Amino acid sequence: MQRDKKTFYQSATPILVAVDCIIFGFDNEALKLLLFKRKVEPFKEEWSLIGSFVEPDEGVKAAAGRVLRESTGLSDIYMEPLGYYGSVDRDPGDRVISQAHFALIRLGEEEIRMANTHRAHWFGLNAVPELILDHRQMVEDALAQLRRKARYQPVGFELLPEKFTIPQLKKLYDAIYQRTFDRRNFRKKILSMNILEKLDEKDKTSSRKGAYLYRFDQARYEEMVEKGVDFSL
Amino acid sequence: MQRDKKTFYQSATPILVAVDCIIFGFDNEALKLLLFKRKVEPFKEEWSLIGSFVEPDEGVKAAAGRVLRESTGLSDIYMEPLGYYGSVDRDPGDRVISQAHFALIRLGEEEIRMANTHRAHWFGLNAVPELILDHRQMVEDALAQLRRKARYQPVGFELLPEKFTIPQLKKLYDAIYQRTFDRRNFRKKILSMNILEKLDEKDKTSSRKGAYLYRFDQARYEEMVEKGVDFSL
DNA sequence: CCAAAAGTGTTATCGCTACACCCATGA
DNA sequence: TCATGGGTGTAGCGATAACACTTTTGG
Repeated sequence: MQRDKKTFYQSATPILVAVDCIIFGFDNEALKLLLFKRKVEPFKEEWSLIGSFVEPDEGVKAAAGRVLRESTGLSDIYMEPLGYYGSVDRDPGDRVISQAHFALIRLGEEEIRMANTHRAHWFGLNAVPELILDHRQMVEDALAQLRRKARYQPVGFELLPEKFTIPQLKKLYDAIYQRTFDRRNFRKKILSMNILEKLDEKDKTSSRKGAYLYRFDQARYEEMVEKGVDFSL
Repeated sequence: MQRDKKTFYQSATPILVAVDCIIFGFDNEALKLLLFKRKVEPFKEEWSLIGSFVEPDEGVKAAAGRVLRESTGLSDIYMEPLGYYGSVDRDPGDRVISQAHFALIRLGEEEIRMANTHRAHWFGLNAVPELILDHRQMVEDALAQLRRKARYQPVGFELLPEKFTIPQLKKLYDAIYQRTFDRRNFRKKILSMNILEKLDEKDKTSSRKGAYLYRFDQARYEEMVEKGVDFSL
């Protein structure tokens, strides 16, 4: 499919391009990072982010989507590009330019069990093992971006199930920013944004009284963005 | 140099990788964008961002630096990665993944004249001509990033000469955000950040009274970042 | 002496922070 | 009935926004 295009750019040299995914999850307590035992040399059997080379007839974004699908079994995961890692010597296996992406996953019991079967494991952020190449750097950059991003966009919701409680959401933000927000102020701020829809159900798994479940209101959020919202906590 | 590494990743297919630069400048009135008449087919002679292929023994960032140097003659330009543009069919000349970067330049008379000689031209943001490929999209994304970034980092200073006045700085922010900030509040906010060093000189080019010149205090800014600053206007 | 831009101060309002009490419920 | 987490209200403070007057100086 590419062949008939090769009339231009003859003098340029192609380079291997990979996508790597920093996959975060939240288990109601802490942020987790999904890592894999690498299957190929060099660094076979060491802990690594999941990645793949970009195919010639595949968009970069599509490649990242494919990697996520293949590694988690899930197909509509929130994902966004993080940046390139492009030094000449970053991979001793060859000159490879990596496009890092970060992804956010709603963690249920199944996801955790599933992952732990195939050479994959969810690590708490304070227990991340040594990683190959510049993957440690990628993880740090992804975390920084998640924090930055969560300030002005409701990305956090991607880490929660469809229905969630305010205390649950607060715990997530506590985990992301490694601090403890004030219950009352957090609630006030979040509700004042008008992007949550209160449901009639309660979740009683974590208290006798039960907490109301909410749903993220995508439509209302888009409206807000139009008008220019400030989303900082 | 690469040959002896090629023991791994045999099955992967290399792809052409380019860097493209969105170069902004400020002429004390409006934000300008530097564009070039393309020298190669396809789309020869059409307006385009400046770019180049990444060489096999060259880091991606280095490639962007080289492009900036070659196209402007300047070597320490502020530049940061914007993102990749990686769809399969974005360039009819071949499958090319582009790494977009945006750069900020201090515009003096010379820069403007210089540019206008070699097939290059500074365009006002409202007068940008039709661009090849997805370059229009890149420009829009870069502008969005500039606005986002200028909120929490003093990136605007890169667009001004070393010594500048507060009214000048305000004009720049007016241009970036396409609105008119209040003179007094702007001054108060900027000065309260403590990142400007007041000089004894005045600039009299734009008023009889003259405005004090200031210098950006990099060191003090770094301190602020440590403590976690809010930089929003 | 006047036009034109630079510089300064005050007030009202809004949003954030800190903080204490009541509520619902299962054991 | 009590322990536990969920839900609500308020007062103080700091930051922002709106706004008007004085200063300087070349012509």
